[in-house]
Amino acid sequence: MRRFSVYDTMSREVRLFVPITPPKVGLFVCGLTPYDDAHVGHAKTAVTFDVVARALRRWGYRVFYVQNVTNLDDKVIARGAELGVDPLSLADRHLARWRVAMERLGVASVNYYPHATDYIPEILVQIRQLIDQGYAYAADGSVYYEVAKFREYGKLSGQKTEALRPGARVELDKAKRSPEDFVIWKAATPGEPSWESPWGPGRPGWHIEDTAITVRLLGARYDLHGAGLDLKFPHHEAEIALAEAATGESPLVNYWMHVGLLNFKGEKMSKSLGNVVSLDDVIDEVGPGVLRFYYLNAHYRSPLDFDPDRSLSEAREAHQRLSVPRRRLLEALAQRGAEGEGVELPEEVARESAAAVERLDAVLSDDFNTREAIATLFGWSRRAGEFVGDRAKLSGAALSQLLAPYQWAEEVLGIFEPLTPTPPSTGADALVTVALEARKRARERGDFSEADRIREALKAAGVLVEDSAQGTRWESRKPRAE
RNA sequence: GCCGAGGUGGCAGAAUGGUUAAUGCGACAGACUGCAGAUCUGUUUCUUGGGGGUUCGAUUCCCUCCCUCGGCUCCA
Repeated sequence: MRRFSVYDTMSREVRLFVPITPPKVGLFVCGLTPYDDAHVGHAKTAVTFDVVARALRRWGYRVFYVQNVTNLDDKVIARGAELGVDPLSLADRHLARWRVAMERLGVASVNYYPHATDYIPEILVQIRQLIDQGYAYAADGSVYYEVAKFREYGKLSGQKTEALRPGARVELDKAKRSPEDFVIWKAATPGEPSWESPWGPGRPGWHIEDTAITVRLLGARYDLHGAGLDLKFPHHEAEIALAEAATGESPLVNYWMHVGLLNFKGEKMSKSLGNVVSLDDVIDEVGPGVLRFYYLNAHYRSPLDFDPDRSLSEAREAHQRLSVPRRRLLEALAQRGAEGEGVELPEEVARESAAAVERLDAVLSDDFNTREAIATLFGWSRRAGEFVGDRAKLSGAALSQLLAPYQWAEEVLGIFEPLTPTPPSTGADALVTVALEARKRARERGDFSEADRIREALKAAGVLVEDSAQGTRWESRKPRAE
């Protein structure tokens, strides 16, 4: 197991990570409330923790990664009512889309996506414990958590409940003993989904599903909890208050990771401002690799500003610097075979390849500095680039050495799309071949205007032609980059 | 008002108590090419928001002021 450090929000410092039961690591990330389509901000968090999980697994940890789904809450119900559909099936539908987007983005690291409504028994048990231990009270068919009873409330965020300004967004609810109390069991409203309980029919409040789920799946104490920065207060504060009061164990979580939010031109991305950028649209436009690159090109804790006119095109250009040499080398390796004979790399370069991979692991193990990893990859690309031109002469072993840092990036960062195996030849391919043969003859007889005309015509048809010392290659290029 | 994050070159965005403050984008020039593309090489710009302090030395630590963003019970 490689040692690594993480910035822990609770202690406000970068700390060496020590699992409770090595090599196991329990990782919980606050997931989606699927009442609407996902936007690029949601995926930033998902990709961040995907990289965390990938890295830990590479380093020998056995990660159990749980991401919950709040498939029933006020927003889901409100949206369902608006559209005249059952809230739970509305949530299912959006969740299915999210899962597809995650698959496209290469986020396969999550072991389990528990749904809030599948943990009603656990939630009721926890509510019972809280009432028995004097942390919660029932009133008017609902149950509330009494924040004042939990002395350490605020220890994560530094917020003090006395500072809560009355009237801001505090729920006005007469049944509450104090404005900062929050509902953990909400009395049923006719027409809305509800479950029986000792306090009458109702449904879970927001925060308690997470603690019911994590206590059940990860235990009363677990290693790592992640989420977007916006959930730090009050949600995570509430999680701590609920779980630590219910189980009597502390701390609930050893390391808290919070991801900087994605802004839109300096402002928060939100429905009400009308500046949300659809995740699916962006994946369609630039492809998953470029989007992941864009996220990972900054430190996960920094806020990242999304500018529709610049961010993605810049990321695409920069991404090419890595993906193009990688693809060339992979193609050469496929032709030559891993055992193929040929020119070997100078010993110094072979050593540099291994050193680059080691450096990649090293920078990532310092609070997941993906930006530094990408800088390292650029450095390697420049070095490897010296040999890319001669790739046809290199041995399989040499090509593999040149590829090693890129493979690391594929494994841990996931910023490359898999190299599509040569697709079966189609009629269109045959036509391109014919056109290129004509172009080749034109070039041979020095008729460059004809050659350029063919190249332009192909380009207009979405076929990109490039000449090189190794001959002419082409690829079909839709608006999306690779 | 309270809590938190941050202010680094034309832009994006790292890092460090101490040689020339990464990397990428952009721009310019060169190599290669019939041209283009891709690739390589070189050049280009910041003394790190203002002020004060600690130190032999700070962009990095401390204080203060200004500004931006987020949170303050919807939010990844």
